[in-house]
Amino acid sequence: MTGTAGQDRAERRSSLSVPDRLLSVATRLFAERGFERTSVQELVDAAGVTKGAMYHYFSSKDDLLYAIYQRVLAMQTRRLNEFAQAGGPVEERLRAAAADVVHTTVDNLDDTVIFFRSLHMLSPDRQSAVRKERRRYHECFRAMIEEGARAGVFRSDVPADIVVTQYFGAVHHLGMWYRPEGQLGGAEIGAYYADLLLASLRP
Amino acid sequence: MTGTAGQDRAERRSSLSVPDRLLSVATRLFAERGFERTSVQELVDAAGVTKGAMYHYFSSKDDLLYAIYQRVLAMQTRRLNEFAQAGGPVEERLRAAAADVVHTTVDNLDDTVIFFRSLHMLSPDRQSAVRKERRRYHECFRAMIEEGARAGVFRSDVPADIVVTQYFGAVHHLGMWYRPEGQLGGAEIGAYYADLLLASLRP
DNA sequence: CCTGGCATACCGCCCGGTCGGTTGCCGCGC
DNA sequence: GCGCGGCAACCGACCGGGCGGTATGCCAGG
Repeated sequence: MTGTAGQDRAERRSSLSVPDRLLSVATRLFAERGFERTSVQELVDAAGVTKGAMYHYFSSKDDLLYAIYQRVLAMQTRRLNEFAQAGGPVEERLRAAAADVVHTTVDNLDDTVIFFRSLHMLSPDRQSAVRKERRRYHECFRAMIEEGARAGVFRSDVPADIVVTQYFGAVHHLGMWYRPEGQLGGAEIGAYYADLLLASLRP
Repeated sequence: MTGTAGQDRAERRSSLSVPDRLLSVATRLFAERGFERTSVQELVDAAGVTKGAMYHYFSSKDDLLYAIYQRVLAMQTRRLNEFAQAGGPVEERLRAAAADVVHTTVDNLDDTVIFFRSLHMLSPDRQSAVRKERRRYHECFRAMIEEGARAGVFRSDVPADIVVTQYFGAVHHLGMWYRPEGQLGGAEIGAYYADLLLASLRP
């Protein structure tokens, strides 16, 4: 019982560890108000800790932002690999992956909003690290489209790069207009988006 | 001869008026470094004027940003109206408008980058004003798609809203990856994008 | 006793914004 | 033609605040 008073404060509103709580709160606030509009003081107040705690785990505000990017990139990469390495015809693999990326984007809207709105707030080297990882992600998608084009199930008169950037542009933009209280859920929108993608690729 | 020194300073690097120079420089800097990372002092230094001059024409930094949005919105609306009110079959009108929006986006990349990255920096009422105007823009596009669906030249099993948001998401995202020094120009990308859009709409 | 895990008090910088002053120009009475 | 008044355009020193970041202390657990 010695730590009760301390735990009342440290664990209020959540059972997560301090760094995880900071990440969680920061994700919400950065998405709501923007990175620059959220002061470190507001952040730690909302997380129920102090600046000292934050700077104990993160070396700077920028470092905290980068941690969010790392978490998002890890999740995206893991997800895509599951779908790309599955079996079945390439058009079904592409459809499943395309629908899933919409679904997970909608399920983690705050992450997506931050990802594309605050990239330029990262230090230049971290910016390029994120872009590089993101590029690998696109390559995986492009490979599926080119595989389908060689197999003759997709058209080949449009560069696969164009198709990929167009599709992911649409996906990233979900954070600008999608609201959970709307009529369509993530699964429905994912199905529509994937269907439009496959339709545009018909030979 | 009394005014010579004054004009040397006032007109250096450009023949534009002071407010126009501020708008032009602000657009470039906000796109390069971001709105919050660009201080008013840097801005006026780059424009060759002083703070006093800026606050004479704009009531705040936010006001300057809003002026940029107004300029962009006016241009977009004017452009789209030209294409929507043209004659010819609906699929050709849609194709022309869809290709043009890509072309003009690429030609004004700085505007686009600011537009989707800094919306949350505007005051709430101005944010909703921009969103409202932008909504009217989307409606115009949606109307063409629904017209084509009624005429039977476009499929009707996907909501027109979904198609519009997907397409404009892709267009907005151009600012994240397009570089003028790349291989493809705005016209080529516009043609590809419009072609993919039309293909995805085939019944 | 010492180290990790915090809290607290504090710092210096620089930001957006202000305000009194100056300059140059234009209309006007004479 | 000329002095005068007035006003828009612009200057730049200055300000209060709040920002990101830090130095130090304290305390429980091993």
